[in-house]
Amino acid sequence: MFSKACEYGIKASIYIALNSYDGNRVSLKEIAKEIDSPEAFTAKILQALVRDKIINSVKGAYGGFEIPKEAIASIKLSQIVNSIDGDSIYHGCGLGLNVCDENHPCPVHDQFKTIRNELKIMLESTNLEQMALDIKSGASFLKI
Amino acid sequence: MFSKACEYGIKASIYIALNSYDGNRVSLKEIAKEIDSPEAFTAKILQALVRDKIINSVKGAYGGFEIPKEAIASIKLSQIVNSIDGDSIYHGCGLGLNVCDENHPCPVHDQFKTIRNELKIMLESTNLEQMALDIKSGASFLKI
DNA sequence: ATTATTTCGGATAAATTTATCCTATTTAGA
DNA sequence: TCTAAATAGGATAAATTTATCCGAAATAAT
Ligand code: FES
Ligand code: FES
Repeated sequence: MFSKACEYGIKASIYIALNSYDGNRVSLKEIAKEIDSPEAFTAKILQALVRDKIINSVKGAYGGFEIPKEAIASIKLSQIVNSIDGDSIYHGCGLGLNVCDENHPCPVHDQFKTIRNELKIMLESTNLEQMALDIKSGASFLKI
Repeated sequence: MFSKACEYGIKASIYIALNSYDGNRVSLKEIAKEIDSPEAFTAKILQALVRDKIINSVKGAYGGFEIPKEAIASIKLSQIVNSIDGDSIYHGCGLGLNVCDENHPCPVHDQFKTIRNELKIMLESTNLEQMALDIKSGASFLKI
């Protein structure tokens, strides 16, 4: 469904949000450990998210990653997925036709469109705050 | 969503079904042309589907691929997807945790489970006959 | 029998995704 | 100012997926 990069990106963002909530900046090392991801690869993904202004980074000693408290609730899962995997998940044809076109549908178009749209709604209606709070309360987990 | 191999496999199966419906066996060459897929790669995928007994093959001159008429309506999209991409699409965690476990859910588990289940239902309730007839009637297309 | 056609299957190559390594740059604090 | 800690970014490697090539085996028709 999502690429590995996207999975790591989502989990990392949640972990950063969780800590930014408490005013703590977190390092790449800590993130990779807590979401159980390869450090250097995670670094690349975070770099991209920083470029896309989804998270902030601070270089140097005592640096790390953070998300402005007031932004946490406004960052949707869809933004992270879009940033990393692009938007083919919303518009692409399920059978790989060049374009998904209502007037030239593939054999699974009607059924697929429904699922794809629900996925879109799901990604657009889930934000970092909700997910971070679930981790905090122990209702959900980032690894194992 | 699906791998390229799976996309080709689905389209090829539909094209074979469509022709088997009319009593025509089709060659790899014809299939690859009609679904716009790389021939040798498609051959590998069809070989696998034959091994899984989803389609039949006949070697030699005038050989090709076919599906017994009476089987067409009973072959579900889910069988093809399972054969090629496995079943992680039904059971795997959306964020890549080792297992998707109700008692140890990832941050998107609740939302993801719903989508995943709808996808499963969709794949299980769509069969080759329906899709082949849509192609035949011009209601859907296999390429471009 | 011979030939042409076609799938099968192994080896290999190309492309993409995932992952690692190393150096440069930035920054806080001693 | 120097040092340690941290991200940035380029180069490279490993793994996986996608794709190609070629010879073997099977089969129908001549
Ligand atoms: S054309 Fe294939 S999903 Fe719309
Ligand atoms: S645990 Fe992640 S989808 Fe169920």
